[in-house]
Amino acid sequence: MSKKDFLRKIVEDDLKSHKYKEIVTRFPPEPNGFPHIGHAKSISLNFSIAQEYNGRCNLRMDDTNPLTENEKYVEALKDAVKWLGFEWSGDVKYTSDYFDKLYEYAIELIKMEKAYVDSLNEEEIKEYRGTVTTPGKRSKYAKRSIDENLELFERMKNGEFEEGEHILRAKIDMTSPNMKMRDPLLYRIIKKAPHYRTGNKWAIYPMYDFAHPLSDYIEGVTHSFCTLEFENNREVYNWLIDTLGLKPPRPYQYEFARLNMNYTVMSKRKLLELVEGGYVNGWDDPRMPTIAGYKRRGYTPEAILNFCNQIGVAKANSVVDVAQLEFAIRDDLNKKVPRVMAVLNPLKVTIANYDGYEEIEASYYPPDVPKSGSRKLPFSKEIYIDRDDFNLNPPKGYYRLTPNQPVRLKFAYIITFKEAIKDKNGNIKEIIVEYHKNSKSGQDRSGIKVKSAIQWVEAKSAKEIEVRLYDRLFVKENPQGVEDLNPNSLQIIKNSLVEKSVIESSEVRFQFEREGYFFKDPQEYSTAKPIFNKIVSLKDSWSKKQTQKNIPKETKPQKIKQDNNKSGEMAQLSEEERIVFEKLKSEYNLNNQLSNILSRDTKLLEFFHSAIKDGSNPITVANIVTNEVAKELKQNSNPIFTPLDISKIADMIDKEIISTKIAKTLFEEIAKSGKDPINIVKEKGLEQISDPDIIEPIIEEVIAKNSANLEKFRAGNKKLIGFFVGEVLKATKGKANPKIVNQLVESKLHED
RNA sequence: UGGGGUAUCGCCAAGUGGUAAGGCAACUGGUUUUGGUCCAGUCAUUCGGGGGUUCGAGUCCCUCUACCCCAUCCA
Repeated sequence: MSKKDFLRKIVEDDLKSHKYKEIVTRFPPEPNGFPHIGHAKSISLNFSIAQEYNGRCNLRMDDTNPLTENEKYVEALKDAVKWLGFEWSGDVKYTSDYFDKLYEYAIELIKMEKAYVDSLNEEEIKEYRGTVTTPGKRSKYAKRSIDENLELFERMKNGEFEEGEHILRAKIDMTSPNMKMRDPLLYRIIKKAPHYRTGNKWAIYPMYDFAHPLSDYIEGVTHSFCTLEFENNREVYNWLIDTLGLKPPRPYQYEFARLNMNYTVMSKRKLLELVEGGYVNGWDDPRMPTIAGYKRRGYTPEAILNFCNQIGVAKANSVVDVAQLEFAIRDDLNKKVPRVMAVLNPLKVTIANYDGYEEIEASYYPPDVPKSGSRKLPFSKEIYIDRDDFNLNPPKGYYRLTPNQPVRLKFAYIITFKEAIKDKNGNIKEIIVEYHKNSKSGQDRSGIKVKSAIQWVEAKSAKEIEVRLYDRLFVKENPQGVEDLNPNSLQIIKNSLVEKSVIESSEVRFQFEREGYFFKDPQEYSTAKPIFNKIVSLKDSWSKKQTQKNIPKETKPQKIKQDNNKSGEMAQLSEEERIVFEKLKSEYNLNNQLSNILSRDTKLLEFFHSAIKDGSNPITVANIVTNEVAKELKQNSNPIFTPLDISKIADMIDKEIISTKIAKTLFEEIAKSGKDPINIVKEKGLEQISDPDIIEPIIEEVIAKNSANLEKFRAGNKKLIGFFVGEVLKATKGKANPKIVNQLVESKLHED
C-alpha cells in the first residue's frame, strides 16, 4: 500500500486523534448468494485495513431476511474469505445472534416515543411516503400510546398477527428530503419461512436500517465501510445511534465505490439467472466472476489481492478493464509456474531421417524465472506439433514452419518441411520433415537461422488430455443480461496432447508454452481422464495483430468536447436582488460576478456591508467575502470570526503589510481560533518581505540548488517559474512578497 | 423534479494553492530456443464546460453540464 486511499486516511486520522484505542472493521455480507470479485474488493479492504492498523475484522452474516438466505451461502462466504488468506476475528458473527438485543433496543425506542407500530397496508405506506419531490405524511397510527405500541409489538413478536398487518417504524420525519428518513421500517412480520438459523423462533425480523448500525455497535465496530448506494442510509444510521444515546466508542459509516468490470455482470440477480437458467455450470463455473469461479478456473488468491490493490479505492463510479485482472494473474503465475509442452490441436509430424530414440533434459523454467527443476523429454521419429505452427501459404510475418522456412523444435532439433499428406478432402493430416543432425539444442553447429522455436510432444509417450478454453462470458462491454452472452465462451478440445511429465507431476498449474496458463480442474481431473482449465492465455502480440487485420477497427465514439459556452454564467436574479446588484456595481464598482454573488446571499451581503463600514476597500473586502467567507460559511453556518476581522485583513492587504497568500492562511486561522488578525500578524511576524536585497540572495540559493530545473526552464518549461517562486516562499516561510519574488525570479532565470 | 454523491489519459487512480505520480492498455527499440518474460523509451501544455479570486488554480469562489443513488415490508 504505497499510496493511502481515503479510507485508510480516515483510519489513520482517527488513530492519531485517539478516537479509538483499536480499530474494528467488518465484512458483513448477506448469505443469499455466492461472493463475487466485488466482494473480494470489500474483503480485501476490510481485512487489510484491520491488519495494517493492528485492528480486528469481523466476518458477519447479515442474515435478517429468512426468505432468501441459507447455510450453503454462509459456507461459500467463509470459504471465500479463507481462500483469500484472511482470518476473521473470533467466531463468525451473525446478525441473527443479536435478535434478542435488537428487540430490546426496539422496545427502548418505543419507550422514547421514537418508534411506533404502524398498521397501514403496503400500498398505503407507499402512498404516505410521498415521492422524491413531494413530502410524505405521517400515518394516523403514529399517535398510538407507548403502552399500546409495546403491547402490539410484543404480540407481533409472538406471532399473533399475519404478515403485513403491522410494522414497526421509527418516528423521524415524513417530510425529510431524504426518503430514507421518512419513518423507516424497523421490523416486519415474516411467518411463511423459517430462518435458516433461528427456525420459527421469531415472527418478526429487523430491517437493514435498524439491524446494521446496531450490529456494528454491538460488535464494537469502529469503521463501517459500505458501498455508495448506502450513502442515504447513513443519516438513519447516525440517527439510531444518536437517539438511543449509545455510549462511545461508536461506529461511523463510510462509503466507497463498488467494483464493476467490463464484459461481466456483478449483480446477484443476474448471476443467479445465469446459474438457474443453465447458461453456466453452477456458481463455480470457471467463467463466472464469483470467487468460487476464479478459484476453479485456477486463479490464485495472490493475483486477486494484487488486482484489488492495483485498482484502488475511491468514490467515483467506475468500470475496471478485465485486462487489469488478466494482468494480475499472468504476472503472478509467470513467477511461479513450470513451463511444459502441450499441443492443443495436434498435427502429426514424421521425421523422415530420424530413426532412434532419445531423452532430452529440459528445464521447467526459463532463465529469467529464479526457480529450478527439469524433466526428461522423450524424442523419436513421430511427434506432434500444433496445426497453427505449420502453414503452406503463410501470411506475412509468419515465423513458424513453412515449406521454405525451417523451425526449431524447442529443446530439440531444427526441422525442414518436406511433404504434406492430405486426406481425400484435401485437409492436411500429416507432414513429413527432415531434421538437421548437428542442430541439437545447446550444441547447434548447423548454422541455420530460425525465426522461432515451437512446442511439440513425442507421439508414443504423450498423454491425451481435455482442455477447456474459456473466453469472456459476454460479448458486450456493458452486458445487460443473457441476451449479451458470448456463445463461444466455452470451447472444449478433447484430444489435445501433453508431455507425460505433466500427468506425473504433483503441480496443479502449468504454463503450456506459447499457449497460456492451465489448471488441473479440481473437481473433474483424474490421471485417467485429465482435464485442464485454461486460466488465461499468454499475451500474444502475433495473433492480436492477425485478428486486428481481419476485424475492421470499431470506431469508438469520440469524446465530444462540451460546448455550452454560456460565458461567465451567473445565476438569474429576482427583482429585489437585481436592485441590490445594480447598487453594488455602481456604488462600489464591484464586477458582475462579485455583485451577483453578494446580491443573492443575504448573509454574505451583511458581512460585506459591516466589513466596509470603517472605510475598507470594498473590492478587497468583496473578494474576501465571496471567496474565503463563502467557503467557511459552507462548512460552518455559525462562524466565530467577525466582519471587523475581514475589514482588518483587507486593510492589511491594501497597505501591502501582508500578501494575499498570507491573508489566506491568516483567515483560516481566525476562522478556527477567533483571534484578532492584527495580533496574529504581530505575534507571528507575518509582515511580508518586499526588500529585493533580502530576497535576491535567497533566490540565488534556490536556483543554485536546482540546476536541473533551471535547465528545464531554459529549455522552455516556463511553468517552472511557479516551482522557483514556491521554493523561495518556502524558504521565507511564506513571508516574501510573492509579486516581487515572481518578478525577481523571472529576471534571474533569464540571466547568464 | 427534492435530496445525497461523482467527474484528472482508452481503463483504474494519486494529487488539499507552487514541476499533472503510479498501474493497466497501446506503441517504438533491445535481450530471448515462449510472437511470453525482462530491459530501455514514447504516451495529459492539461484536470467535464464557462467565469471569478490570486504573482501562481486540478486544488478556493460562482455557475452550467453529464452520470450514479434514494419513493422494496431487500440488503
